[in-house]
Amino acid sequence: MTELPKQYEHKDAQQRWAKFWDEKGYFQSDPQRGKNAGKKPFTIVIPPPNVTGALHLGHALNDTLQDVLIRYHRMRGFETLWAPGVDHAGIATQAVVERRMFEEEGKTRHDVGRENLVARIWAWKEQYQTRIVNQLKEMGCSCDWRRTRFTLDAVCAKAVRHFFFGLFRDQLIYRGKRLVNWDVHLQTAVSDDEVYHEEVAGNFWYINYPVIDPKPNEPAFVTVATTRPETMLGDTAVAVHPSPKNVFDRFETELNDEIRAASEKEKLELATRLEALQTRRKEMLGSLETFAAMARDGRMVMLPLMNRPIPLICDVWAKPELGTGCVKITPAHDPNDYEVGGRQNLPMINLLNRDGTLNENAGVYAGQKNMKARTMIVADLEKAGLLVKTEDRLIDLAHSDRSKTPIEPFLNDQWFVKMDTLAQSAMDAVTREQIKITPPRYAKSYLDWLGEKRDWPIGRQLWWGHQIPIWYGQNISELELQKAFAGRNDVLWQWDEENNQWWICSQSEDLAGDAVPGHKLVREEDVLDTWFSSALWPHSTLGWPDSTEELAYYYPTSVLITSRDIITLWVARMALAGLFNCGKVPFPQVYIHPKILDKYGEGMSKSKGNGVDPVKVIDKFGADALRFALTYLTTENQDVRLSLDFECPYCQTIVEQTKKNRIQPRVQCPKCKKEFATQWAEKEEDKALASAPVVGERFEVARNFCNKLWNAARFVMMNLSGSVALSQSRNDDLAKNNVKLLLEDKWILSRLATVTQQVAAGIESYHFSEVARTLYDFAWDEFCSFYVEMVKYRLSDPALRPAAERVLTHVLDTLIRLLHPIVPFVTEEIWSRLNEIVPQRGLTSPVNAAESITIAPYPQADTAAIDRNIEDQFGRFQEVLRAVREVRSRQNVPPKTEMRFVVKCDARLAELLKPMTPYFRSMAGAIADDWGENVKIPALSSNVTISGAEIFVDLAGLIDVTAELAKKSKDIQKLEGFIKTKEAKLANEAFVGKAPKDVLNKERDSLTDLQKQLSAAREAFQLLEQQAKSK
RNA sequence: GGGCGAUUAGCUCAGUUGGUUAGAGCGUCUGGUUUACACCCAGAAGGUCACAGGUUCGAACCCUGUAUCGCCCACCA
Repeated sequence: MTELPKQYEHKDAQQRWAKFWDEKGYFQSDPQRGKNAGKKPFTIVIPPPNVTGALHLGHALNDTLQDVLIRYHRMRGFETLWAPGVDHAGIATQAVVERRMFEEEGKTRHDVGRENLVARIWAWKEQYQTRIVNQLKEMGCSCDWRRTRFTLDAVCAKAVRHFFFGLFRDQLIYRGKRLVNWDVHLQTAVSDDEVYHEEVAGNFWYINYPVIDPKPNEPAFVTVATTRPETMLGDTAVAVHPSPKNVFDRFETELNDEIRAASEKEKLELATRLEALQTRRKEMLGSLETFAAMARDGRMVMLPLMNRPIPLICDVWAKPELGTGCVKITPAHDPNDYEVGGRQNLPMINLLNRDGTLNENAGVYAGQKNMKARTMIVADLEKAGLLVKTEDRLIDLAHSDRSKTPIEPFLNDQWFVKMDTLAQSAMDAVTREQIKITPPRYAKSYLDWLGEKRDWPIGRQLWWGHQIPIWYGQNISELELQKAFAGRNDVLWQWDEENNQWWICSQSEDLAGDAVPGHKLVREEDVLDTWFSSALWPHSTLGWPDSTEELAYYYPTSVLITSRDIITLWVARMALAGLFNCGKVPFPQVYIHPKILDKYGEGMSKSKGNGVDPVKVIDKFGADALRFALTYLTTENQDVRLSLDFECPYCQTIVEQTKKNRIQPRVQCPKCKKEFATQWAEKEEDKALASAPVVGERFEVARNFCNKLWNAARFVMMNLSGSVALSQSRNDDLAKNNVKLLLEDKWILSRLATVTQQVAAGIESYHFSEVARTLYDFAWDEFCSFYVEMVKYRLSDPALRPAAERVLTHVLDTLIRLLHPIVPFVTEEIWSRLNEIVPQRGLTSPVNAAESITIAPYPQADTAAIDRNIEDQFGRFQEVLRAVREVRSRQNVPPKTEMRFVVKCDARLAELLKPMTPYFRSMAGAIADDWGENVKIPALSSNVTISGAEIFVDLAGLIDVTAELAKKSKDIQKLEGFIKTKEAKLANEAFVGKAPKDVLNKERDSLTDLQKQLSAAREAFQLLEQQAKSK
């Protein structure tokens, strides 16, 4: 065996084992093999990361948890498949590539054309897919890399086509109008996510719309207010609330209620608001009522400048408490007006060209840019005497994140999926518990969102994505279609009444322009929403729609692990798509994990640039440390906050990560003034600099734990090698050898069994933090701090050695298998080295160890070993040990000075502790002189009182009585406090009468015990005082 | 505006159906070259469990309200 370094060297180990695992193909799953072996499958499909950029720690958490489950189940004997892949992320990826192209070459996508742009995005995708896969591999993710899928590859494309075709066949696809966020600069629609709001200085214009043929008692004008006067050209109505009085009444009642309930401080403000409301009511209610009546009467107003009569309508969208109480309705350019238009059957007049200029519907203003038109319109209104007034006002304006230009709401033709039945099926799956969401509170957002059953707009005005498989054909008779597609069931068509054309949907192949002889078919240019293909991920990756072996064996997958922000966009869609395509839910379990936040409490994201590359952490601390830290931090309901900083690669100074420097490709160290590279380094000159690791306390702790584990193993292996006893103890049955287990052996085996149970239960219920904590505490506090320490003494005693060796090896062997799913590399490293020394393992009937821990069996708890009594007994030993150590520390006794002590206790405890005498010597440097009721108390001693025992440490000549008295009186005070509380409790009749028997008895016992401790402590105190005096 | 979550030691967080004296890591302090580990060992100090009520024999935990913070969704002529 090669020499074991004092510190675990992660870099070398990771490289070696990653290669080994890959060559052995342990992570390759085979449905045939699984079936033949009668194994159940355990399957996870990775939430495919976007190819927009590299992974950050948020992904690292997601992937770590998946790998924990995967490795756990693999060891448990499941045929395990973790299917990896990446997502094309339509809008985001195209945006990244377009932006870069513009920055570097000053070109827009219109300059290079569709084909060229798509080629550039593919190149980008290749680059980042490679990087992402490498990141996953560095983390130790045990994916079946042969099955890596991309949402835009041929396999996924086929599934997308079939899904679309199925929806089309079932009449669930339709075409409608929808307002999109239009970026007039880039001439593209952008998603809501890519829109930010910014307050800009603007105006609020009040405009009079003349009433057509007003009756004598009626006003001549309706006044509306707007921040975007140019949209008036597209107005198709003016709305007023149907019953303004009710609205005012309701507001007044509410305000009065609030005032009654409010604090004095708030009352004033609320009263002011009430007054304003009442004033407004007085001034406006009359005219609003009149307008409402006129609206019901079907009256019209004249749209200024356009001279187009438009109706006055009643609609609840008009808020009596806002503006003039009347509102102009521009359905084609305002989301709310669009809805009003829908329910009131108003025409929708689109005013915009795609480049942001006004179109022919804008009359004389056609061809003008928006802002120019605004100025002209305001001037013309003023000229016509219809502009009542202009106010200055801050306007919250939507801007495109990408071009930083204001967004225009733009009415676009759009493909939709009818959600009614689909959404219902996905809701049922959760309410009927075919899908269980953990933690359960997230089921609510899932159900709420689906419950709205809003139709799903699936088209995107992009070039990067699955092009919608629809072709338009005009002037074609149905007979011609039937003839052209005779005998084919993969082509369907539908008549588009509105535009006098056919929609032809093709499932398997792209239709040629002349597929219908004598006619020209034109393909829909838009691509599908990214989520349309992501929705199929659990079954498309398994080969659907083909009836593959994989689909039959692995579907439904076992669990989906993801973050809460895509429960609706992704999880819900997968549920309904899985049900629609396969008739089964895609997964029976969904686990929602916390989010990773940065030091400012903000979620890590690519757009913010605050995402930290896991590789930067791995370089410094190792993959195991990264994984352990993340697992340790994954609790039920708290997001994971990570405070991270750079470490200067030259002088190791910690350089604080700030919002500013964390997105820079290079940063200067404030101490040594040298510049270092960060994860954002891309240019050659930046990459040439030394790269700074990212450091953080949580990772350090985890790294230390890995090292602790390494050293525990190192100790075991150093002692086992060359041992004479080994050959006898390792291969034979423990019982046959008549090897006797001591108290500490039974204790550690009992604890090991309990921990094994807890870990399995924790993993199966997704209590990751608990699992990590349980193992951390067991390994460090129990195995290392106690068992290993105690074994040291036994290893030098040939009689005691065999059992010690046997148990030591067994616990280590079990411990690393328990830990392997979380920290795969260090455990494999230990496993392989242990294999060299102890090829056969097991406490009672040794068997050959697997060649790799990845395929070793996961430990089963030896429940027979669990013994509460033994654990309690051992606990007493620990208490006494702690007491002795405390005295040494308090009395400043040098570590090498031997101490002597006696323990005053009952015979039972004495008998229990006596055999532990050697351990007090080896672990506390103290000799136990006597145990029992009648021990001889040393003349000068330091005393510690614990439950059921008093420890007297002989300190003749050494004792610092003052310190001792101070400590003792503090103890007494504390005990008195506890006793007082407890006495009060037990004097309380209600408690005595109502509390359960066992609680009551426990309280009584505890009081008795405390009282004993107190009197012992008082006695000791007096003794000390005497000693002090006599001295 | 609607929904969800959080508030526990200087910092970051545990605390599993309500039941003795509320825990850990880091940091701080004291003492250590204990032949596995200084990425370590032994010990100590440090908390009115955000606040106010309530339920209960008993509350960090359950209920109501307040304050502060965060997230999601909707909306802002």
